[in-house]
Amino acid sequence: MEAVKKEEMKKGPWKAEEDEVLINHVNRYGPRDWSSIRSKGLLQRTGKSCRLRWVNKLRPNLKSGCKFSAEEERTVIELQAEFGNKWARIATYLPGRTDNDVKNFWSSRVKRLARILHNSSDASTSPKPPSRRNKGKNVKPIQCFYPPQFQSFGLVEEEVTTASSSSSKILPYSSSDQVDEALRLSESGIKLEHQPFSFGTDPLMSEPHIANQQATIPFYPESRELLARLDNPYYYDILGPAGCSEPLFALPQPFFELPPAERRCRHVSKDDEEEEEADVFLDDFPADMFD
DNA sequence: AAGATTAGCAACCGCAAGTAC
DNA sequence: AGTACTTGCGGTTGCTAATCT
Repeated sequence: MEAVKKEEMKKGPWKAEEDEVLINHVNRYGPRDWSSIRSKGLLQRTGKSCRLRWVNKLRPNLKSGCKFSAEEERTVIELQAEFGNKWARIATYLPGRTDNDVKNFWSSRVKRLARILHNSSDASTSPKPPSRRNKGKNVKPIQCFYPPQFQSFGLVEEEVTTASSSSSKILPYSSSDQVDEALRLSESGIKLEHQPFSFGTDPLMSEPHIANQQATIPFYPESRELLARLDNPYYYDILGPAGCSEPLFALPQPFFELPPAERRCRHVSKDDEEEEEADVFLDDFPADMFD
């Protein structure tokens, strides 16, 4: 009997007809009573599945298929530092974004960082080509795509500008790139919050863990040595427990509390110097970053 | 052209809190 | 007060498209 019930329960991708049924139900009864959709025989989906589909895909005003803007990225980074992995809460600050969107965005960046750090450890012993995905790829060069706090999460491609030439080329994301990033990070005067690394002694357990985060970032001893060569006083502030500096940016308010015009990131600077830094930071975003 | 790799996304699962009875 | 059910959240998994060798 139970087995029959499970067989009847549909899983997997939603069809347009199912979406239509779900939308009709919501239009009629509102976004609630999800379980009744099945009990009425409208859909062979669980209430949870129906709710998820509505929240993540069918709800009006969703920015589906639209990449995170620079401002959205910055908001996520700032809020993650403040709230931790409270994706639903973070999503309330991002109109049109769901907790799933934010979660996916964050995890993809974490994965990228993990790969970069892993590659850097390999590169410290023997040079390794960049990821296949990016090697030789004709990627539009960008500079400081991510806010300083997030730069450790990794530009895979970076514009290389010399004094004599402004031409750019794509380089593999080498260990020296990370050193540059770490330097930029420290030069910006911004320290990462709530993301201390710790190092185990067991080689198999040598991956440190980012506090307050489920994801495990492989950070090999070689990588640490590499960065230690920076001889930079901020190095351990970047990767270790931060002194929790004042944030350069005030967080936007939850979008349901403020009209759109007021939902901008505002600089909260303790003094002119910090404000200037913040402006410089904003200038790092290329104009065409924003759709 | 085929296979391998990666990132992004959609959906599922387990758990916890809230609610109704 | 206890139980069952519903809802919401966060973590995880699996699929697909894009890209590279």
